[in-house]
Amino acid sequence: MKISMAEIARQCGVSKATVSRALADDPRVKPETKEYIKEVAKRFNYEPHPIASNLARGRTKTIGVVFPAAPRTIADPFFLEYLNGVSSILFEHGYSMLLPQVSWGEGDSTMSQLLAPGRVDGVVLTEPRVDDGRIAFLQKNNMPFVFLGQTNVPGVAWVDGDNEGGAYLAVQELYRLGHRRIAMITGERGLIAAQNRLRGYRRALTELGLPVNQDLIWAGDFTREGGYHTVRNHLQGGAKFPATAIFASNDLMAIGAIQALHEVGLQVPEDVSVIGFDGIEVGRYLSPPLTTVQQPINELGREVAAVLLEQLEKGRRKGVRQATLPVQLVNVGNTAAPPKFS
Amino acid sequence: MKISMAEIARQCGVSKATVSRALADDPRVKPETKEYIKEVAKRFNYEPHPIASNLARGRTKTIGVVFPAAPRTIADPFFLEYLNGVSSILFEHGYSMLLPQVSWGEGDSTMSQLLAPGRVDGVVLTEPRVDDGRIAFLQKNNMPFVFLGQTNVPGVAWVDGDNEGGAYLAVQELYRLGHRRIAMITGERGLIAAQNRLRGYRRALTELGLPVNQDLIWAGDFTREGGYHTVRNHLQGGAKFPATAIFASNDLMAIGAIQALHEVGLQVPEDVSVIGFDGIEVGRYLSPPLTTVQQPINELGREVAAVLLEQLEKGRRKGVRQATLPVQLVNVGNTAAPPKFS
DNA sequence: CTGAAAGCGCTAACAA
DNA sequence: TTGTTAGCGCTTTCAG
Repeated sequence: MKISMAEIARQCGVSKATVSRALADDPRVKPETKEYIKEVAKRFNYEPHPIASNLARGRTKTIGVVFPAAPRTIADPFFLEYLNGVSSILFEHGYSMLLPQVSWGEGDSTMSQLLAPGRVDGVVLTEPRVDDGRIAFLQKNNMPFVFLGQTNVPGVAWVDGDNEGGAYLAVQELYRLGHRRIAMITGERGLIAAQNRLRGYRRALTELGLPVNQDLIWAGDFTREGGYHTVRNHLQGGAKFPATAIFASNDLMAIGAIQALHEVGLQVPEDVSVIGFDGIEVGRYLSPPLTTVQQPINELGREVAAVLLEQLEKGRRKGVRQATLPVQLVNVGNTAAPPKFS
Repeated sequence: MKISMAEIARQCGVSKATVSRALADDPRVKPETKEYIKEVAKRFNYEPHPIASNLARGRTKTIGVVFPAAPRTIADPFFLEYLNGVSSILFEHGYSMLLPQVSWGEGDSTMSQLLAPGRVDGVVLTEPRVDDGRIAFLQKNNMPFVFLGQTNVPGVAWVDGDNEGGAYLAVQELYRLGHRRIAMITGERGLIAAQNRLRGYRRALTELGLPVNQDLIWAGDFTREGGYHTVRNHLQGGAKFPATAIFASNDLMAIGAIQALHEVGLQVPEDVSVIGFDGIEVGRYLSPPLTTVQQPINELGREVAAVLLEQLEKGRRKGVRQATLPVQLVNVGNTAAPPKFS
């Protein structure tokens, strides 16, 4: 096997303890001794065995990253950009990521199975639901965690984009362009983010003096397929499309919606305007680029990781923090005045 | 802390060893005893501490997954779909994934730092280069590994799509449509996959009796930005665009190329045809959908993982396997006859 | 400033 | 079939 600390200790004529301290830069080791030990370690190309080290101090230097549940996948563009942010901060601090196979809904076991005993020091979760059962579970196990997404349970750390404000912005913009029949495709029911975006939509309509028409609130699930099918359903039967604009709760659904519109010969934005939410990179590849409410996705990931590390380092419950990051409307590819105005 | 094996042992009135065996379904434990121990463990909600277990047996049940080097990122769509495949197989077999912060080129240290001492049981790598230094490094450390992508070092396990064949297909198709000036955007120099795709391009041209024109071979780097800039460069100065069709070595570059063409008012496929490579999901979101050489991306990931696990289970060097998976041309959104033919 | 010794929680000979 | 005894490789009191 590899060389061990005991071996280094013998080479240096000191005890394992001293080697351990020297390598950890413990100030209680005489500088020269420390110098010497480090040099020998380098010469032997020695590095402490992390598993053993972690076992001894009861930590792992690993963070579990839970990804969105079906029907979303790990390959969801939003999740990936976010993951990028999370990983960069984690790695800067010497942590690794563990991506467990967790599908919520199969009972706590799935989660405990991978996260419970000494696998990870903390957990990063996404998409809190209303009264999310995972919260109690993690708290019970005394496991530090942070959500990407506002929770409705107090005392929980989370980081989120301004969902309500973003939706509000989007509707305002569509109104400004002259739209009066603005449909909304919602996110998966039960997710707090979906609810907040819906709230923003409602509030904007109300403030603008428009009726909140249930027939224009369409159920989606945050997937492209969901956006596609929802719009297809409302295109059935040859009736006139009931809206001049669509606000989709995320970009993937906006993309699906646009596909569905194209398939029946409706042009975007000439016939129907579409605004998404998130600002995933893929949206910029489209022609025209997707109009969307841009979240600072990468930054959200970095912030989530930072908040978790704060908890780990400043000792539990000390750094429990909540943060809402601003969003903004970008691009103008898929919006225009409604047909009757042009 | 959590309950330990010693505790369970005491509760059952047996030794830790027996508990350990019972939980591992060792046949040398009397059925009733085993039954009883398992029951008690369940009652106490006990699960063995994996770190300790791993330390004791000198393994980790974790696989390191190295992702592509800069300028590609962990959020590269191809990589993520592939990762999805890898993870599904790994998890089925009880392994976790460790995504280390490795950037090749900073010396072996970056890699050894995270993979060397008891961190992982095996490693999955992507994008082998010509004479990839990582191979010798891993072999020296006696670490099982598999590459996503053919290597030019014999005796190394790898799984790959048919790069040369796919490129060949793409060029054939463009020729069939009437194109004679077919440009190619290459992948990052030094990557074997990039070379093989280039070889397929060359072979197709040669067999078709077309000259291999160096001016039509443009250097790319597998990123969208790379594809974009390469095409922009060839659009400088108002001269006529030198090709009627572009074969991009991957989809991301194809997407970038299309953007660049659009920016100067060239239509795809009316003015220029474009074919990509990979078949990432994002390509299907475009309108029209990206024409591409479809690789079985998810399957590649599953296969890579399977090959590695074979090595781990059948004992080293026993299951070293190499596999090339078939690819196929899909979609027809971005190809058409060249302008002069229509 | 340094060393001895006791674990961290589990596994694996080796005995019994 | 079960228990005893050493570790796995490192950290960390507690003495000195």
